[in-house]
Formats: sequence, C-alpha cells, structure tokens
Amino acid sequence: MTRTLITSAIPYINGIKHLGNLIGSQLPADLYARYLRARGQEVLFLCATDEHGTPAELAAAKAGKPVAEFCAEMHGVQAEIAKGFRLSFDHFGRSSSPQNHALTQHFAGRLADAGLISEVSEKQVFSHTDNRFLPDRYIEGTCPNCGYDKARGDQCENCTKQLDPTDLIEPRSAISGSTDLEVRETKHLYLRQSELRGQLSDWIESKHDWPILTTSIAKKWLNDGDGLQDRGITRDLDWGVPVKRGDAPWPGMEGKVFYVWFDAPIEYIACAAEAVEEGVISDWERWWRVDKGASDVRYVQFMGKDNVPFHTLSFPATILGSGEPWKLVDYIKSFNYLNYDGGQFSTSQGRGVFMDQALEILPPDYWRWWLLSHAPETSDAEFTWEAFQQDVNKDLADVLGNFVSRITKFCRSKFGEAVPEGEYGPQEEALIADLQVRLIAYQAHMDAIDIRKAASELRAIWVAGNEYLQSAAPWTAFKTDPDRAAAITRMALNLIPFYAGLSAPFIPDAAQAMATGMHTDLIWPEDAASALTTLPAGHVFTVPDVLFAKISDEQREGWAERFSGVRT
RNA sequence: GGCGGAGUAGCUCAGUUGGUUAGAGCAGCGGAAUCAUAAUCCGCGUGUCAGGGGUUCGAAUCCCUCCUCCGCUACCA
Repeated sequence: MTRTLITSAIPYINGIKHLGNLIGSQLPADLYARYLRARGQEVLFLCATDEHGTPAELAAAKAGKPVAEFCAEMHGVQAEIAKGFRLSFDHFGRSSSPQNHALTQHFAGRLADAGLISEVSEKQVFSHTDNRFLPDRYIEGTCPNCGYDKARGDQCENCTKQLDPTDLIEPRSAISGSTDLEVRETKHLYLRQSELRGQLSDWIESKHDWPILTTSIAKKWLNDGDGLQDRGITRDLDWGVPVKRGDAPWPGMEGKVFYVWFDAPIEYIACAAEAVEEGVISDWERWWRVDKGASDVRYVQFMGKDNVPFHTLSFPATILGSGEPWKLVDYIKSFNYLNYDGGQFSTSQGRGVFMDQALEILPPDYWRWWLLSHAPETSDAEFTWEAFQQDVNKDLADVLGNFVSRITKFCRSKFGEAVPEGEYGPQEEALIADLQVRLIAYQAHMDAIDIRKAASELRAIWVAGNEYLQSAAPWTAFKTDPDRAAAITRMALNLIPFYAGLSAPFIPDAAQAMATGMHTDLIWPEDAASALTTLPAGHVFTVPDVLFAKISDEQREGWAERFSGVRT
C-alpha cells in the first residue's frame, strides 16, 4: 500500500491568516489528506507555524511580549482556528521546536562539510535606536529616482525601481523612524545553490506532470540572468536557530541565527520528529529517510505561488547538498491568489475576511465548500459576498441539504423512520450505472488533485439524486403502488450514506451529520452498486436537522458591510 | 524593463496530439411537480473564444503582432 506524506506551507506566526492563505495551501492539503485516508491509504499530514524572522520579533514587540511567549500564544491561536476549520493535521508543529533547531544545525553542518557553504562579509544597515540590523524592506527614505518619500530599501513602490538601501535619500528605520543608522560590516553564511544548479535543473525538467505554475517559476529562477544565485542563510537576529555546524560552534558566527527560509522547510521534517514525541507516530525516519523505510512514500506539498522558489530550489538544494538520503518532494501543487471583492486580501492592511472572523459567522463547511470549489488553480480567483451566498445556498442548502431533508421526511411520513422494503427496478439500475461512472470520474479528479473539477463532479452526484427522485416521484407512486414507492424511498435513502462518504473530504461536519442521521459510519464506497445497498430494509434512522441553513440577504449585506473596510 | 499567468455566454469557469452546429454551473425566461430548507426537475444560449495578421482543407487551440489585468523579480515571509 502506498503511503503519502502531505505538507502544507507553514503559516507565518505574526497574525491570523485570511481566507486567501487558507485556500492557498492548508485547505487543499486537508482535502487531499482526508480523501486518501478515506481510500484507505496511510497518510501523514503535517503543518506547523513558521516562527522566526524580523516580522515575528516586531509583532511580539508591538504586543509588548517576549518573542518566545508571543509565538507560543499565537501558535495556540492558530491551532485552535485550524481545528475550527477541521484541518486534519496529524501534527501541527512549530519551527521553533528543539527538533528543528537540531535538524537545521545538522543540515548546515552537512552542507558545510560538502563545501556548499561560503562565508561572505557584507555591509548591512544597523539602527542604533532599534538596536538591530534592518532588512532592506525595513528601511524607508526618499526615492532617488522619483522623489517618493516612502520608498523602501528594496524597491520604490511608487516608480517600481529596484533600490539598494544605500540609494535612499535620508534613510530612516521603518520601525522607529530613527535616522541614527550606520552601515556595518557583518559576516554571513551563503548556501552555494549555484553549485547545484545542474542537479536541480535536471530534477525540475523531469517533472512533466507538475502544475505549469510550479515548473515555470522554478525554471525562471534557474535560468534568469546568471542563473540560480547563492543565498544568504543567516541573519543578525536574536530569535531563531543559533548558527552551529551540527553540534559544534561556528567560529565567527556567534550571536547569529539561521535565516527563516532556511529553517522553515526543514520544519517539515522536524515536525514528523515532533509527532513522535507527541505519540502520533512511532518512527519519523520511515517517512523521511529513503534508507530507513521511506522509499515507498509519495511526498506531496501544497503552497501558494509565492512559496514556489523556496520549495523547488532552496529546500531541495539543502536536501541534495546534504548528501544524505532524505525524501525529496514528488509533487508540488501550487495555487494562485484569491482576491477579495475587487482587490487583494491583505494581512498587513487587514483587508478581507480572516479565519477567526469567518468561523464567527458561519460553520466551517460553508467556507470549505465555497473556497475549495473555487480554488485558484489556473488563475487568480475572486471572492464576493453575492457569489458566496448564491453558491453556498444553491449547492449546500438546496441541492444537498434539501435532498436529505425531502427524502427522510417523506419516508417518515409514509413509512416511519425505518428503511422500507422494495425491489429495485430499471430506474434504479440506471441511477446506479450513472453514479458508478461519476464515482470513477470523481476519484480520478481527486487522485489528480484537480480540486474544482472534483467539486463539480461531486455536485453532479448530488444533483443526480434530485433528478432521480423527481422522475421516480415516490409521492405519486405511493397513491397507486405503495410497494414501488417503498423501493424508490429505499434507494433514495441509500444515497445519503453514499453522499456522506464522498462528501466528507469537502464538508466533514455535514457528512458526519448525514451518517449519524442514517445510523451508519462514514465509509468510502467501493462501487455504487454495493454502496447503495448499505441500508437494508428495516434499518432505523433519524431525520437529521437541517444540514445547511441558508444565508439570508440581510446576513450577506451585513457581512459585506462589516468586512468592507480594514480590520482594526 | 525582464519573466510568468490570465483574457471564452450577464457572472464564475471547462475546453491544446488543430476537426462535426464552442460547453457547464449560476443568474434570467417558460413549463412540470408539490416529498422537501418557496427547496426540486425539464426546456430555452446567433457568444467578434480581448483586437489584428498569418499557417492550414479546417484555429479558442499553432506562429507573429498588439491591448488589458495580475503575479514574481532573489534581504518580507
């Protein structure tokens, strides 16, 4: 049996993520994990918080808390929200874990031994007032090109000219506004990615089935300009993984930490080690070391397009460069962006709907269904309240929810809350044949992680039940041929556990409610014919509560208003 | 500027080994049914496939050109 390792890009610690972040990695990863588990595969689904870097330190300072404490709290908050969305991580770790410290230092040591680390002395801007080195972006000043007075040290947002911090006129700290800056010499480690360019290029070129979005971004970085550039992997910060060469000190690098993008992907591995400590799994190397049992693992990553360079190049460079048999990713599913009502979702500007707010106003299934059925797979997608209301009401309340409602209530009123007798006839056989074809198509789309197509097929499966009921019309048959009506009712009732099983990856709560109402467990159908005999005559059930209350126009208008501005 | 993605019905989107009258869902219009959350089902689409040019017996699909939107551009993560 194949085993699948699934990782979602790890969300940054500095705040609560918005719906665009959710659909960009965690939610699709969860869908796939749930699907594979339902199909009986062994799955390890990992995610974590990404806790290092300047923004984390600044967010902690703003909150008036020590950074370690801040991160611990925010990790708890994000973990709770993830539960709220039913994200089924086997472990939700932290990039600040001791396991990640050890592994990050281990990789750095291996890379150094392989001659893939160089020490580079460079000049960085230091702010006396802030008592820290400032990343280019955290330096503001007047653009020498256009005169814009809020140009950043990496680029002027007004004229888009790329800048060097030293180009700025009257530079100041974006954190404190202080102009007490000094250019200081500092030494950093660089990962010599350029040495691995050929290897990485061959590897990327061999991935013909990856999304074009993934490979095109990777190839661009491999071939742009002088090709893949070496990358600094250390920073002058307090919070992070201290620079060490394996277990040994690294002379000259005292007081420095590894760059967040160096240690963050390594957390994918460390997270499995954390999971062992948590007792979730017994052996993490069997998922990560090809020489220790991981040769039959298929590893799939999910991420937004902004993360692709790090996952296609930097992290593989780390793994390949180590010379050790770590598992390389087999498939990278990448996503475009979800826009919000004509503009971008923005964490920094507080624009859009954030994960905690979404859960305040509606159950997770509403969000899961809409976001997944509109996943930005081929291009950017757009969230509007009108579309959200319309689609959710139609798909979930009218098509699926009402189907469950109408047949269970019909049965209760005519035959009581137990499945009636009756032989299936040609109409039932036709339905079964149709559903079998659709089941195969649905599984094929899920296997290919073709999310919108899978959602569309699932919806068609729901519609098939309504079509069947409408044409078989048990309410009419009941008047002249109660036995026939009983058979139709039994067929239709059997669709509920069938739908529950197939829908669970998308809408786990509603699926469970359907199964519970029918007094069955959630199961993935082997084939339509056998699945639709799950409930035998005489099987007792309970009419479930309304599965999906509709979103009213008043609610929609209220939310559109509430979320029209900026989160404070 | 460079690179990449996108531009198809009012809306959201399918649709490339080039091939019959370009499809789906939603919205809209008409009808059926009355079991159900006024929920369902059936029927109805003459769209400059962004514009222009080219290759071809044949182009949404290949080539050239051009316009628009978005992203990335390596020290935010």
